[in-house]
Amino acid sequence: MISEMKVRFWLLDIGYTLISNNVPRLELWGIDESGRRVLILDEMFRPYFYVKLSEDANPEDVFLKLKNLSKLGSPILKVDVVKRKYFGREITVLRVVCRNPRSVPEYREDVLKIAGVEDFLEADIRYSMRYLIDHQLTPCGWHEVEAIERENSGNIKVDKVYEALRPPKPVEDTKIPDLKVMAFDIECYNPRGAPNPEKDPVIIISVVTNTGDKRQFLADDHNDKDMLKEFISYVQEFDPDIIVGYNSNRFDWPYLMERCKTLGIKLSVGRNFSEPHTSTYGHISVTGRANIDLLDYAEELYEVKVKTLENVAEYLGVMKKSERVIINKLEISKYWDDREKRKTLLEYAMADAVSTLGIAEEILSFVMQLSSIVGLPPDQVLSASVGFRVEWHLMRHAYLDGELAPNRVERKHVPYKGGLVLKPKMGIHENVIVYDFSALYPNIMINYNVSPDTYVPPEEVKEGEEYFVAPEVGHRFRKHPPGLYKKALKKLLEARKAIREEMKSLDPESPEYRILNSRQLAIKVIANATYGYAGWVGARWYIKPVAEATTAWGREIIRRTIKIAKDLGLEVIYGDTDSVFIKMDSKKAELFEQKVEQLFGLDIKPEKLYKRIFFTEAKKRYAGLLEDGRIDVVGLEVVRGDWSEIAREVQEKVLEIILKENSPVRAAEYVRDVISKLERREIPYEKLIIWKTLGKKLDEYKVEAAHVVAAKKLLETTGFLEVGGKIGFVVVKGGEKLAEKVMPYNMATYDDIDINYYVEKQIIPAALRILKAFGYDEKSLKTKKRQVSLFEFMKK
DNA sequence: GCCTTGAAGTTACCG
DNA sequence: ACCGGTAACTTCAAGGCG
Repeated sequence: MISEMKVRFWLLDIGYTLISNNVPRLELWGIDESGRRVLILDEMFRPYFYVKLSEDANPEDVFLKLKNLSKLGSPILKVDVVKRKYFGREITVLRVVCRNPRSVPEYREDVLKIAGVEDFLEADIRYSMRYLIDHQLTPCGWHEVEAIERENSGNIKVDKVYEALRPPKPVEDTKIPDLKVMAFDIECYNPRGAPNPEKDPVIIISVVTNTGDKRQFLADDHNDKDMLKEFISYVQEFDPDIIVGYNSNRFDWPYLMERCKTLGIKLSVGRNFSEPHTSTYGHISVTGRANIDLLDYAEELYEVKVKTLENVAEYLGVMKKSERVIINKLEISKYWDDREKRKTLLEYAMADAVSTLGIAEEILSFVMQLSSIVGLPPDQVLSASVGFRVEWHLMRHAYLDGELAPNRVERKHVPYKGGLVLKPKMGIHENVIVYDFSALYPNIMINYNVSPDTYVPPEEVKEGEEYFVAPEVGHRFRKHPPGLYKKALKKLLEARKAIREEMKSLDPESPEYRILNSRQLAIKVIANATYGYAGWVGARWYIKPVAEATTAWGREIIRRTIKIAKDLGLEVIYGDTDSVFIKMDSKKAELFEQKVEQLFGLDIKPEKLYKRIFFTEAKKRYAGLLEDGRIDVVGLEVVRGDWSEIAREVQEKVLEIILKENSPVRAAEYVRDVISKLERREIPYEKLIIWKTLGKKLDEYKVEAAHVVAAKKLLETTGFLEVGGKIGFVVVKGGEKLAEKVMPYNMATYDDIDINYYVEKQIIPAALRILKAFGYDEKSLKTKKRQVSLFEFMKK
């Protein structure tokens, strides 16, 4: 008996297949309210794109010619003349509906040859994304669909299969179903450095699940065929909703895929028993599951400088480095071949999988919220760059408005002015309050309706229309109606405000609170990135004046804010883009806040109070002591990943002594002490490593930079480069230029180290950055012993 | 030919 | 493959000097 029913489901993954006759069928993979895994099929939706006509074209003529393009097999099903908006203006376009999603790229080219056709639009939006947007479905959100149950032929790994009778509709609900998460990590035999899947077996696959399962699949010495099969069976048996790995999109999955191909094994881990495949934004897609690479998340953790799994796990409080085994990647083969050492290797491999699951448990909530706001499935949202995330978010708003998305075009990069930065008043200041505008750029875009579809170029200015006119640059924006950016941002900021309000009544330990907190953070990320998107030449909705006007208003606002403070007799010590640092004066503070808020209609908040704060003569570099005793360090070497740890540590300690004890003398003594310790080689070797990102291919560099030389040596001897493109090197004796004195850190010993370099180019500059303001110079920081020896050296 | 100087290349930070 | 503003270091080549 076939009966119609309503199914509520939470959307995890989406895909499509072509069934008979090139008809596409959407596959929505989800979880229903009872926790059943479900697949919903929808055969009703057809791909389409738009045709934009030239000014003088007759829609009917084009319409007829278009119909003639239709090819057998993958025909054009329908052409409609419809009204849409393009950059805020009404236009008439043709909507071309096809049968096969894959024929869209072909038809869009054919269409260009017709007279009267100016361009195609929205012809590069993937079919499944089109479906989500048009029906307002959100990944990681709940929906309801009227459907009939279909028989599961057994080759699909779900509890129920349904066929949709009508498109699903979104349902408001914030809860997250219980998801099965599997973390995995592979180790490969690598006797020659980088392993090669055509030769080198996978020796260990470690798996940890959020249901408490922990196991390892091991090769039989160098034969991995059986263990790979066992792993595949295990995945199907455990049947995870989410698979997480670390660097798995670029290493584990591609290696497994290649390896299985070599061995003639089908890596059928999908819910339809398909194999993983490379998909958009370089992620690996596993049908019916969300495969997430946690390294993509780690890339955005700027506090973690070297993004190894161990470092990220430690930073997130998942696993301390001191409490786990760490072995050198290059020695994996040795550990494997040695019966005793193999135990250690297994422990190491398991620690990796355990940390991977731990990281996932910390961040998945955020990933799911980001996914639902942006509208990209959870397996894509992290691998998509910030620009694309913002763009997908805007696409949803545009669709609701009938606004067509412009094509992606190549443009020349033309720079424009950004935020205003004040020169700081050098030295120590007491009781400094930092005010900043919350969400300055988003609010500017809202208040002045700054948007691609409200921008009016000078030649299009009309009498009687009302405009906001940007200071300095003079760009105009229509006051009405609200533009795309304004609508999108307003919704984000209002939602965030409401969420933060709701959070106040919840227990911070509760799951509800954590979900809401992730959501408000995800909203903040997208709102803050929208200005950056507006100034990105690669953006669909790029219009330079939009970005340029936003920063111009920003500069004007901050300038006038400074003036208000000064007029009230407040001392302004520093400011950067949306902040002002003011010498505290509680009598005038309230008046200041009132005046600013009244004048601009923006919130200005006292964000921080520094008991003591130190500024160098340079912008964007300072350190301040907060009331609770913590020290904020901004921009200085302490927070830079490309200085040795010893230099950073010395500077941090110097700042602490200066800010807490107010004693430059003691700080200088401390510096001399560290220098003499280093001369006695009492500083751990690890603290001498300097890490730098390898930003491009080795042969693209125009100068022989130190880390490039180190990278070349690394490549020659080991055959691979470290995770995240970071090269760790030390400076050794011999040679004139720095580039002649570098060695990958694991290819040198303490005896090779050029102590002098670390004293003069690392420790002293870092310390002097602070101590110079107190009258110290290079000589006064060196140990007595060194001054003499250096003097004698000069005499020779 | 040697030394000084400044431009260019490079990275990583701030908001 | 989000923006501009900024600091700081190293390399490299031009320019000055003799």
